[in-house]
Amino acid sequence: MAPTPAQLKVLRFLRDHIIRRGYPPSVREIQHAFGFASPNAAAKHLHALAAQGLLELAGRARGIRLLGGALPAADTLTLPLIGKVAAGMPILVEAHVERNLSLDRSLFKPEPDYLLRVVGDSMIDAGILDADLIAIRHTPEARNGQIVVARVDGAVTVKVFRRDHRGVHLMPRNPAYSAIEVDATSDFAIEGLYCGLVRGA
Amino acid sequence: MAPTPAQLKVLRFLRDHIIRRGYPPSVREIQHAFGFASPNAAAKHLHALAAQGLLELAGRARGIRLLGGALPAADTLTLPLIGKVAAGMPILVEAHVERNLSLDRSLFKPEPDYLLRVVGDSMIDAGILDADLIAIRHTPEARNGQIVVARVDGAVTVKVFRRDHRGVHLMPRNPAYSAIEVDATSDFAIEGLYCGLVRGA
DNA sequence: CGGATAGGTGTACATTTGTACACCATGGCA
DNA sequence: TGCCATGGTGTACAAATGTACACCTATCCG
Repeated sequence: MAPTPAQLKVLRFLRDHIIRRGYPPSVREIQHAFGFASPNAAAKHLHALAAQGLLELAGRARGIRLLGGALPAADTLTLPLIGKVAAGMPILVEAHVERNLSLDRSLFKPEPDYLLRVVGDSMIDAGILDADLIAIRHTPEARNGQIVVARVDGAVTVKVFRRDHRGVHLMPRNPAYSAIEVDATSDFAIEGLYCGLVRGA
Repeated sequence: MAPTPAQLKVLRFLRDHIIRRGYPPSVREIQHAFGFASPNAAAKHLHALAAQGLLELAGRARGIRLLGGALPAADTLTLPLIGKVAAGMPILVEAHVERNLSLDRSLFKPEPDYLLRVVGDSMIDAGILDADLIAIRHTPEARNGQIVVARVDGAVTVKVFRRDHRGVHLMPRNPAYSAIEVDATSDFAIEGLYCGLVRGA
């Protein structure tokens, strides 16, 4: 399913606009650039291009992101490295960002949203050591056996997730530690899913 | 008139957002990323940065354009991932390259030259598991206690390097394995130095 | 002391913006 | 002939968005 000539013209306009202005055009700006009488004409072209995987639409103002045969180095992720997380605050906040690291997009699956520095050796049998950086996908859902970042009573921890009829258990992978049992009185939330790790020597 | 630390943090956030999402953030997205209670706090930072010539504001939705020392590509290495190494051949040849991966330059120290896929679990107590990718600096020198990639009689192996008055010992980090003793009759060479590892989940 | 500057709160408002819905025209194709 | 994708018109609306105004706090400095 290749882009039609009309769609290609829109794609070139997008690339041009982003290079020259620094931000994507709005739907109506595309409309006027091409002389359309309706914003819908431009919107349809955008959605057609999105359906072909040539760009992503965020649904927000100017939420256009070119992919693949497009603008910048497309195959690297830029992930924020989260440092100390203040109790009660969501993890994904600029205030926590220590630095940003570039990593190949194809490295982790699913695609992670941030990196977290591991503290402690409770996951040592999973090959996750103290001071390792783990790549985390921000999501509140997990299946049994997956490694998750969870928040229990304000503290952030990395454990194997397990849920059964008695409740949620956060299992370490180190015989020296015991499981965290989450009961109804605990403030509990899954922060994200483990996608892989990076370790500098 | 140099940007203040707070303004620098905003600038880094902008650059990062543009790289990762493909379009600039809105004023309110900046506000929420930093935990401000008012969109005005973010807007003021933007206008302060604009007054310093570090960016341009178009007055439209996400109308932020970085100037000068802003957008450029992150500092990334492109490392070849070495697949199966044929006996007798040097590691660093084109024929062995499976693919190339981009990784942040600041991640590993010293700077590695290639990636190697680990086979086996002889280094499990060092947190190096089967199928991990390890970053290797190509060098023939090593000090005691360092993790090295070595070639013994044609076979490539990852072990802890130790040299004493009796000769060279290649120590596993797994009690189930025993050390490789290198004597004068062996064909032995240090291929490189372990710099870190990457693991996809 | 007094004043300027950086950084921030709180509220309000006119535009901008993405999208939804209904409808029309053309051309390829089975 | 009927069908469907492409490309387009016209209208409407809730949400997102930049900005203006008033006011607060702390720090630095002459």
